[in-house]
Amino acid sequence: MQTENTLIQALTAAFQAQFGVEVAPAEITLQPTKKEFAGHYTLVVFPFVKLTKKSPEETARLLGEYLAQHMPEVAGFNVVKGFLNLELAAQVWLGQLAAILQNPQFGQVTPHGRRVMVEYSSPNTNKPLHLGHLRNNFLGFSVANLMAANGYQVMKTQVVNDRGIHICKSMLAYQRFGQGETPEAKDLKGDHLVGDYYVIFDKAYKKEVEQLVAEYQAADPTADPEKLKEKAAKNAPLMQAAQTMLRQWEEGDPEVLALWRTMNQWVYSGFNATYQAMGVNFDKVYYESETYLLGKKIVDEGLARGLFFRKPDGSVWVDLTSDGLDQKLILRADGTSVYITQDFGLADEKYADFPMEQSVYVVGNEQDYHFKVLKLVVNKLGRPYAAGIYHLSYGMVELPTGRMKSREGTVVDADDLMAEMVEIARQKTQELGKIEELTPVEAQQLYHQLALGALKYYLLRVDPKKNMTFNPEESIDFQGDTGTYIQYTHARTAAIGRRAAAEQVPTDPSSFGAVATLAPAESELLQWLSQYPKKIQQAGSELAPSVMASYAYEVARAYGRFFHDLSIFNEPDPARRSLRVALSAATGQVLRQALELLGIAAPERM
RNA sequence: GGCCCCAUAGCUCAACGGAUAGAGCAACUGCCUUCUAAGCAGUAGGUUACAGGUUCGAGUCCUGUUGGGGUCACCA
Repeated sequence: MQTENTLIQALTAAFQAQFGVEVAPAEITLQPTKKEFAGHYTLVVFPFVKLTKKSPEETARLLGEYLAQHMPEVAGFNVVKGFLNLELAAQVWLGQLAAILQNPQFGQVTPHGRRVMVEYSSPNTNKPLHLGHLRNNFLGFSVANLMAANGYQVMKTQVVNDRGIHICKSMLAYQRFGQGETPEAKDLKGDHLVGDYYVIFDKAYKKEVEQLVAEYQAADPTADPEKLKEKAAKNAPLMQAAQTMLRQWEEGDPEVLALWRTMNQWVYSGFNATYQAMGVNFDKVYYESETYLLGKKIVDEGLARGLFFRKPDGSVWVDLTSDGLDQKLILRADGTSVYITQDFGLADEKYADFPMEQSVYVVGNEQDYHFKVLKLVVNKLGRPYAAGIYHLSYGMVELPTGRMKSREGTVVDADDLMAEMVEIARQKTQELGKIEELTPVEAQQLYHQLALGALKYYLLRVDPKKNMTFNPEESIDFQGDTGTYIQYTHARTAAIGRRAAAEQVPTDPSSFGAVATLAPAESELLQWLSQYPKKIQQAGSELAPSVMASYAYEVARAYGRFFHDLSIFNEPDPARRSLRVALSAATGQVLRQALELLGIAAPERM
């Protein structure tokens, strides 16, 4: 990137010298030259021909000539139509290589103290995590890493949705049918146990509703079936009982609270195991049971300031029609707060805990509207954090048959999926038989790293905005454009490093400084490596792990060609041998860090 | 119905407004007595949903149409 800036500076001088025109550095962007053309960096001159008053070819030629004459870094240039392709001297690339190796933090932005909070995961405590949560967690964790690499002080949080009618449903089913079961006794993860009772509730409840509908229908055969169903859904004894339980919970009924604590504890220990397997973590956890009342103060504030209004039934609303949205309920007629009200309160709470410039919410795109409202309202309330709110909205993970539905049992469970992937990684690794020297514990760790690497990359390489399809029939690949491939490439660089250390090949810059020309595979690899700082910045500003994923893949490909085309230890020239070992080391360094930003482990051998 | 998102090779996905739209998978073909073949190289596969427009230049921006998804709950 340093080189790029130097070139841009030189280009402004070239515009001045050749055409007498001022062009600001910000207006000049260089792009890597496409493979099919000679050169390393390309300037598109079309935007400047109005200023230079020459043809695109002439403009490019004059700029190229100036650079070639005045810049020792520029070894040559060629012009194709309006494209000026610049070729850099070998010394520039060798300098880049030295810079990478001498700086273990290469590419990272020095800390500047600005703060960002990243909220992700945010599960309900009534069922285990599924594939959608995996996408969420991997995204959130990676975004947090990317922000840290961009110099931010990062606070990772999750908001646990631990109260509400859904929890009461599980509790009720357990109370009725549980017979004192525990996760330990049943040898089942707590979150799965509680989830099972949620399903049991749902089944029993459905049966009740059907029965009621039949009764209603018998009593009044002419009634609208839809209306009857609605009525039955409300009146079913199980639903009534769940509502009652929710009220008891809010009133602090000791028995209900005790059951609630016990079952939530089961869920948390289950979640913790899942988070550990996923390799994600949090700096602070917010529990909705502790924050859900906070929003009420804000309701009062909004009413006092005339931003909200009260309807005759006592409910409180905010009118957003002038912003192109609807009227939105803020407080129920019975005085209880709704989802968004809790989020107002929580937003204040978060800012009080950690005054941040940016606040990223990693939440599915079905809540786009919710976050639009949230941001709008806190902005109207004049909150300092309002402008920094960013909803990182991601699409659903769908099955070939459509959306996952817990009611239909088509949910892909996170624990199951990870376990399956580990098993496939184990089989595959043992078939290849390259890791005999690993202990059983190390081998098991490797299978896990490979499984999670494949899974994470699979979910992160896609643009978050888009819905994606997951086909359980076809297992996630370990070949081609995959996390495995990048891990494999890293392991290869590590193997080179081990042998180089054994043979005591020097790799300090002076050992390869005498190399005068670079092979294409060498300079192409170096060019990719030198892009790393720019990619970190891009991925950070776009909050896009996919940028880092495809970058890592490109580096791995460039190394694959390099590794295949050129021999390292059979190279007779010691300087060139050192260069290639150094290139391997630099590649390993960049890949390891890029993978780390994605939350993917980089094994030393596989 | 209003609003939001999406549509690119058989499949899964890429492509700061820039050159002949790229990868992987699947199919076919080569390459392991030499550093990790989970690799490398090649063949084949495209009217970028459709119609207009803006621009020196459009998969990308604008308008419309079609198709898919989401959302518009006193659920969270």
